[in-house]
Amino acid sequence: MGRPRTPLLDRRRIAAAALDLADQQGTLTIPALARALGVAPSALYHHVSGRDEIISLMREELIITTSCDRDWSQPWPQALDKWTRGYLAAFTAHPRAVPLLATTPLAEPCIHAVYEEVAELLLTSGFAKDQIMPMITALESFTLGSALDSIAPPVMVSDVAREKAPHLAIALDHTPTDQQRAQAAFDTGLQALLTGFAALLPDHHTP
Amino acid sequence: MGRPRTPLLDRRRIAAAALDLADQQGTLTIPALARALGVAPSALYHHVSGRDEIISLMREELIITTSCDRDWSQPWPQALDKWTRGYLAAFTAHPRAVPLLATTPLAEPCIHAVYEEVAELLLTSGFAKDQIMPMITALESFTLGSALDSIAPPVMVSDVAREKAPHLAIALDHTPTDQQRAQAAFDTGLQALLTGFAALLPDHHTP
DNA sequence: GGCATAAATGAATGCCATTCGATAACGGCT
DNA sequence: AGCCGTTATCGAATGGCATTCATTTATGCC
Repeated sequence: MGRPRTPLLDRRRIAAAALDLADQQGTLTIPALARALGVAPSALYHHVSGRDEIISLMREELIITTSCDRDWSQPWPQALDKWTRGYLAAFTAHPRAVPLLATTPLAEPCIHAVYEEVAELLLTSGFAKDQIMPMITALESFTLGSALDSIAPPVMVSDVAREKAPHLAIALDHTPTDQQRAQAAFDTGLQALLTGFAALLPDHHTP
Repeated sequence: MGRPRTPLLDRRRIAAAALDLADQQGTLTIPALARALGVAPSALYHHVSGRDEIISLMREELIITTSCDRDWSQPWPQALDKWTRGYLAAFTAHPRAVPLLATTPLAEPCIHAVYEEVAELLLTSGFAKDQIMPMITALESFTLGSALDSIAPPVMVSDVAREKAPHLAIALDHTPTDQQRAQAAFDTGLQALLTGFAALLPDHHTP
C-alpha cells in the first residue's frame, strides 16, 4: 500500500475515464469509475471534490477534445453554422452521457474563449451590442435541447391513434424514424435561426 | 396499521407532491416524498413502479396543469409563439425541478393531442409535409434548452478577464444579469425561429 | 359470511457517495 | 545522509437512498 511510485490519477484521466464509462453504461458511479481506473473509490477524492465536479470535468473534457476545428474567418452565417454543428457533434459523440452533462452548466473559464470569438464575429458583422448574448444563448439552448432530443425515443403513432391524429400521422409518415430524425430537426431549426438572425441586421432588407 | 379506510395515495397526488417537493428542495428522494405525503416510503410502490415513473408523472402533471390556454385559430406565427411561450412557462414555473424533468422524455399519449393540433395548423398553413415534424421538434428542443438555460448561473467576466475578452465584455455590458437574461435570449431565439420558418413557405418572397 | 384483492406498514437488503485514519513514497532542507 | 512535511493511495466505516417482502388490516364481490 501507501503512496505509489508514480501517480495513478489526475483530473484529465479521471474526466476521460468518466466520459467513457458514462457513454458505455449510461450512468456514472464512483465505484465503477474507480474500477475502470484501477484504483480505490476513495482515491478519487484527492483530485476532485466529489461526483458533481467529475461531471463538470467531463463536460470540459468534451469541449477540449472536440473544439479544434472552428473557422471564424468565414462570413458569420457559415461560421455560426460550423460552430453550432461542432457543438452538437460533441454531445452526440457520447449519446449515453448526454443526460448527465445536460443539466450541469459549464465552468466559467472554459467558455470565455469561445464566447469571445463569437462575440467578436457578431459585433464586426454589424449586430447590435444588446443582441450578441441573446443570439449566442439561443444557439446554445437550441443545441443542448437538440442533443437531449437526439437521445429521446422517436414519436410513434400506433394504428389505433391514427384516426384521432390524422394530421400528425401525415407528418410522421414524411419523417424518418431513425437517427436522421433528430438531425433533420436540428438542420431545420439551425437554418431557421440563422435566417432569423439575418433579419436582425440593421441593413437588412425586408421582403 | 393495515389498509386504511380511505386510500391515502393515488398517482395524481403523488405527482403533484413530487413536483412541489422537487421545486422546493431541488431534489427528489423517496423518503422525503413519502414524508410530504404522510406515508411510509414503501407505500408508493403500490401506485408507481419506481422513481423514474414518478418523474414521468411529474412531467405529465406539469403539462396537465398548464396547457389550458392555447389558441390555434390565430395565424400560425402567433399560434406557435403562444404555444411555445406556454411550454417554457410551464418549466420555469418550477425552476428547481427542471433538471429532473429535462432528461426524461414525455410519455407518448400525453403529447399526441398537442402534436396533432400543431401539425394541423402547420399543414393548413401551407408548410411541406416533411417539414412539420422537424419544425415542431426544433421548437421543442429550443424550449427545453431555454428552460435549462434559465436556471444556469449567468456568465460573468471578472475584471481580470476583460482584457482577454474585450468583445465579450462589451456584449455582456449590454445584457441584463438577472432573470431577464434568459428571457431575452428566448425571445430573440423564438423570433428568429419563426422568421426562419416563414422563409420555408413555398410562396415566400425572398428579399 | 368467506375470500381474493387492495393499501398500507416496517424491517431488511444492497448499493452508493463520502469521510477518516493508516501507510508509504516523494522532495526539500539541514 | 537523515529527517520531515506533503502527497497519493488504501481499507474500513458511516449514513442515506431505492427497492423488496412478509405482515396486517380493510374492502367488495359472491
